[in-house]
Amino acid sequence: MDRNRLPTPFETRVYEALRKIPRGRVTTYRALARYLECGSARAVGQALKRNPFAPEVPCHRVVRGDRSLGGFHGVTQGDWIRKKRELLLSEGVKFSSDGKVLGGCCIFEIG
DNA sequence: AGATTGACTAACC
DNA sequence: AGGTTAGCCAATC
Repeated sequence: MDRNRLPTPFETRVYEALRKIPRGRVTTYRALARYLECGSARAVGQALKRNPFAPEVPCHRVVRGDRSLGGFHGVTQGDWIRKKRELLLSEGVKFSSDGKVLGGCCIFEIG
């Protein structure tokens, strides 16, 4: 990924919010959008999809409203998603048999 | 500068 | 219950 491209102001805000998510907790694109007063979960997704700093910035702790994983490195299934699940598992996040995130949402919102 | 594009969602069929 | 539509908004083409 382009770690050299300068983050936009919006991206910077997204990353700052992400930094507040504790280990083992997750949040949703929607919750982040609300927190940033952005009003669009998609815009947040856009910022994350180009996140040059994964997983230094814990963008893997962001899942969809329906608790499915969403995406990682711009893809919605495949190796990266597998990696995302592993990262979350290693932080103690539990999954249901149909691949949805179980517990811990974070301060931003539960849904 | 205008159109297109998404790591999204809620609302409808 | 599962597919489609319509809004959303920043970044990119």
